[in-house]
Amino acid sequence: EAATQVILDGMQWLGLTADEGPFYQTRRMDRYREVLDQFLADGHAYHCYCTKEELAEMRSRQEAAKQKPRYDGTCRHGRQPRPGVDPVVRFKNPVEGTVVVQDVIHGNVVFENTELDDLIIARSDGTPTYNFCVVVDDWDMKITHVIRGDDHLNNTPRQINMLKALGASVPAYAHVPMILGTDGAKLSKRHGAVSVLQYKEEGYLPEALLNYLVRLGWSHGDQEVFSMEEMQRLFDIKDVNKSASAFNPDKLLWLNQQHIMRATPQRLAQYLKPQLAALGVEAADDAKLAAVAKAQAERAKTLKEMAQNSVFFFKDLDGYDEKAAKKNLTAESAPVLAAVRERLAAMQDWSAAAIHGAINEVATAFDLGLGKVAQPIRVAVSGTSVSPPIDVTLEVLGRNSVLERLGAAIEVARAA
RNA sequence: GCUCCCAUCGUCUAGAGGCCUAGGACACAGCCCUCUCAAGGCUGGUACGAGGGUUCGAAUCCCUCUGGGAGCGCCA
Repeated sequence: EAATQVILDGMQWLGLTADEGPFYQTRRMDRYREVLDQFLADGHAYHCYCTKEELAEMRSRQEAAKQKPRYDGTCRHGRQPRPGVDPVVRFKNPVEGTVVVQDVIHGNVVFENTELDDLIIARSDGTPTYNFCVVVDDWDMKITHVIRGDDHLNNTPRQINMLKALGASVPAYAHVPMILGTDGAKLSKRHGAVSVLQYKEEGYLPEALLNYLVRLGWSHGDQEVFSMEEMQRLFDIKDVNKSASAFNPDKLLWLNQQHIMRATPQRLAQYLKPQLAALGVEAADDAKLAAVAKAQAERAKTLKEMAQNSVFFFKDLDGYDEKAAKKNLTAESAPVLAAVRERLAAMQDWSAAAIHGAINEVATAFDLGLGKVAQPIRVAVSGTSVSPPIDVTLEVLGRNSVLERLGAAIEVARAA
């Protein structure tokens, strides 16, 4: 239950919505049983009484002889039921000829039927197996395109044979290349594979993840950044490459930033809010949230990072970064900060432009470069040496907080 | 082992015989811009796995090898 919910939630977050379903194979058992009986009745399948032990022995014999392990067909031509053995059901695969998988990506892939054996389609307890269930599903649901990882290419000829036995039409197949880990090795649970929801938690935008994924094995000229709309309009499964690709977290990060810069502040605010909440910061003011998001957009690779760097906008400072304070909150900067505070306190129009003007005037009055003035202010209001442009930072922070924090910083600077 | 798939910078890719002294992007380095950090701009290095063919000409077509991946379950 929990596992399926993760998949469903992940799809929803990515905006990959379905027209119908989901369908559960566990609820279609009667139908599979029906087709199984049909196969048995018309001779496309048979009961196999070979035991697991016998099969294991056969397998090790074949492996020792450097052969491909496969069922030898002992029960294929009829065998008396054996007491104490619950039979499995095997599909009677054609013994000669070839199966051609007409793949949208790989072209025609030819398999010899002699390479295929009679696969088990129902276990000894009567339950159907995966390769059989999907065939029945594809048939019943009139599937036109089967798009999946190319690790399934080898399963396809068996499925086509079953489809043909059913008299069903064969869908178009597209076997897309796999995504490998950073080191080119297969992605596995303990090696880089994570739930898509983990990217949500880490502050990625769904369109960024999708954009990254869509460019793996596919391209459109030199374009790197695609909006959701562009992806839908431009992507065509026929243009997908055949070769596997390695996952590159750096590029995903870059793309995420690109999409953050392109997103509206309102939408960023919606994602930023829970990220701040995770840091224990309550941000109730949506307008302020959007203003912060706008100011931080081009300096955050993830929403999580943005939240971390934006805490000071919403919460009182609990101290200064030591190095930053030592360098900027000094006896020399104290009068400068005081002058800035005085001017800001007297300002009518609390806007970035007006703030910028005021700071410039102070810099001129003290015959200092802008940096010598801005940096102490930055430390005073943010506690660190990094923030959005100082005028924007002060505007968003609001007059009360700014004056209060400047006051506190002046005390510290004087004492230095 | 057998069968199938794949093969251009470290990575993602462009390239469908001459436009390729191989283009773009991420990352990296340097410079510019600059109130910090970024963003942005400019510059730089690094690739057609190897060997045979075909052709006037091959990254592009063919073959072999090599390398990587997948499948070969009473798993999905």
